[in-house]
Amino acid sequence: MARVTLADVAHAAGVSQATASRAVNGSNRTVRPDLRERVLAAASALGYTPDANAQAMARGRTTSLGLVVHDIADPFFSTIAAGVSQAAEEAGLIVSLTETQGDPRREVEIVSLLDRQRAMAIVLAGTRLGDDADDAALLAALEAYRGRGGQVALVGQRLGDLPVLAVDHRGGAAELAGALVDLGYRRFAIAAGRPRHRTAAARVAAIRSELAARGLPVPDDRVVHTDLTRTGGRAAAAALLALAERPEVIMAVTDLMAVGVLGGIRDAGLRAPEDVAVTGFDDIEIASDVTPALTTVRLPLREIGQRLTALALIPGGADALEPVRGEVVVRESTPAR
Amino acid sequence: MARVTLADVAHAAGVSQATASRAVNGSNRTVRPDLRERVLAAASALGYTPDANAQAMARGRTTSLGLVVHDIADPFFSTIAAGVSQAAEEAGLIVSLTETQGDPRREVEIVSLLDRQRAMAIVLAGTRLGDDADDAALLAALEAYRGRGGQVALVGQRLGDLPVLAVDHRGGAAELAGALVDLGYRRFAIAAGRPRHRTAAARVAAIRSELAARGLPVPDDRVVHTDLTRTGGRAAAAALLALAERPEVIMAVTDLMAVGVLGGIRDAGLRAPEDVAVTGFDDIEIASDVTPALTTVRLPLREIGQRLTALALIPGGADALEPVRGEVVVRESTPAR
DNA sequence: TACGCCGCGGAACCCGCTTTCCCTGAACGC
DNA sequence: GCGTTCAGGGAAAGCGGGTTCCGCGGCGTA
Repeated sequence: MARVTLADVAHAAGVSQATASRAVNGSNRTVRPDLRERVLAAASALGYTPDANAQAMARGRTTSLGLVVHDIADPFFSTIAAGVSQAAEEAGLIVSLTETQGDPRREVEIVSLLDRQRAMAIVLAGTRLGDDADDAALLAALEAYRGRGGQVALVGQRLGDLPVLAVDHRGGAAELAGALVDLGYRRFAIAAGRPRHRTAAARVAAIRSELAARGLPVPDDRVVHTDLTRTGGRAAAAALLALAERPEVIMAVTDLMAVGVLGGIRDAGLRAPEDVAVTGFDDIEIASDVTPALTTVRLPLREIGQRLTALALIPGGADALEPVRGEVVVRESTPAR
Repeated sequence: MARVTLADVAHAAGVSQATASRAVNGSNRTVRPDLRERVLAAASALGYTPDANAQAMARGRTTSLGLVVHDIADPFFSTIAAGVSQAAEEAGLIVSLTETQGDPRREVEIVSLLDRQRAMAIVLAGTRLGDDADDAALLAALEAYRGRGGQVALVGQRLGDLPVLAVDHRGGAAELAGALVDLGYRRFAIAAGRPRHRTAAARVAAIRSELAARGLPVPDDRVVHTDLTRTGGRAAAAALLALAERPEVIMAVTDLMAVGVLGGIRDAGLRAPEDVAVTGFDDIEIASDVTPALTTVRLPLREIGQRLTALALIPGGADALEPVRGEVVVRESTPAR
């Protein structure tokens, strides 16, 4: 229980605390080798471990990075988190994991929590789904944090002029829609997320405009808004398959929803892709595990996490950052027809 | 950039710092209502946020909990992490996420890193896979941490007399094997993990002893040791399907491996479960997404995370803790034969 | 009226460490 | 041989808050 402090070490080594401090963590000042040895020996003999909090306070900066995700159990976020974790470790940072569970107010609370912790940077993975007021509150909290010297990076949509890692959802979505048209699909339906969800909305919009441009507009009754979950996908499929004219393909805005759609198709006694084709988005690992393997848009999630971390660690904040592009991956769930 | 401190607030409110401190965070001492109001008003006017590091130092305790997992991208761990995160949030703690990537030495480093941070508790999710020396080193680091007042909890196998949340891998594995026998399976093969992996080894041992007890011993050439990954499962399936006598069922020690086994079966031009049945373990979400849905042993992963956190937060460390039991879930991957 | 107690502000010290600033002694240059 | 750097040790001042302890005024009780 006896916490051994630097003063103890210094005393044991017969030097001043200043010298002990300089010996334990190399400062820009040098310490005579024999003294340094004595100090290090004393430190390890006493089992000294520096107190990171005290160091943080004395130095005026911490080594922790706050990561904010919706839900760490969601493979989409856990893969990004893996990238963040890896990059943070390489930078010698420890990451503080927090979950919003999709609650915009919680998001603001978390930011101020991390602010209190004096985290050196905050990485927001996962798009906001609040209204404008929520956005304003979040922006205010983040700006306050930045004002105190904190770094911020977020992914997807921009918020204020905060450093953002752009992801070209639109391009990927349009390309995917185009690929399906090329494969011979004509009657489309969309398992969309909640309209409030920015990312989902962007994907839906891109799909619809691409298809419209190709002369295949998707009527509103073929776009069902449900949660971005398996359950949501299942429900969406049920609704879409109950339409008078069965869609040839159901495009889900995320892979997780697509997995749900697959379930919904089975529920309806139909087969994928023979009766209905399916597509997802993100290319999380599950996408290639299910049968049929999902045609989707691959997003380099782990890399996004890494780049996000790097972005947060750039002092001034880089703006001219190349956006992340998705890559269409055609698998069994959308055979040519 | 101007950090506003408690002293600033006190000055603005025209009171002493002691009073400001007492007003901002209710101490056991009372502050006259009008003064408290003045202080709070000044605090919010100035945008004061307490410095968690300074508080931690002054109070001598932090509010952070260290979580150690192998790989946060692995759904097994990310689900446990979700449980930990939830429980930690309820306890007002923030979680520091760290990954070992399966490196026993890294594990020790992480423990001392979290020790430095003066995390109030460390939760080790995921079994060790080092040798005895590694275990000893880890134990030493954890004991040192405990000596300094830190709390520890780990899951699975015990280490020293550290508080451990026991998981009855053996019972679940044996029950699963028994269920398969009851379903009519006789020729078993096992996609085992690396022998060094304690949990995997325990499951394999339990399966083998249960089957032996039922007069169906599994010969060594029907037990293939590969990595606990999809790829490992795929490789194991390839090896097992190349045997002269094709197994009726391949039991993988984790769901992830089972998914790989499914892929391996397809690679071999066979069908599951018609040609070869498959089982997994853990019941991560993917287990019910794949086709055929996997027969497996359900482990309440999220709950494990929660209980682990609770265990770490019990001051003395509770030992008489009910072990977590798995529940056999029979799905399409193992039809009766 | 006098004494004691209680409620409550405030000065000061402490948490553990970094860092400035001062000071000493040795090496160096002319 | 003497002045001058300069390396490097040490005292002490913070970093931002918590908390002890002292002291003061108001109240209740003989």
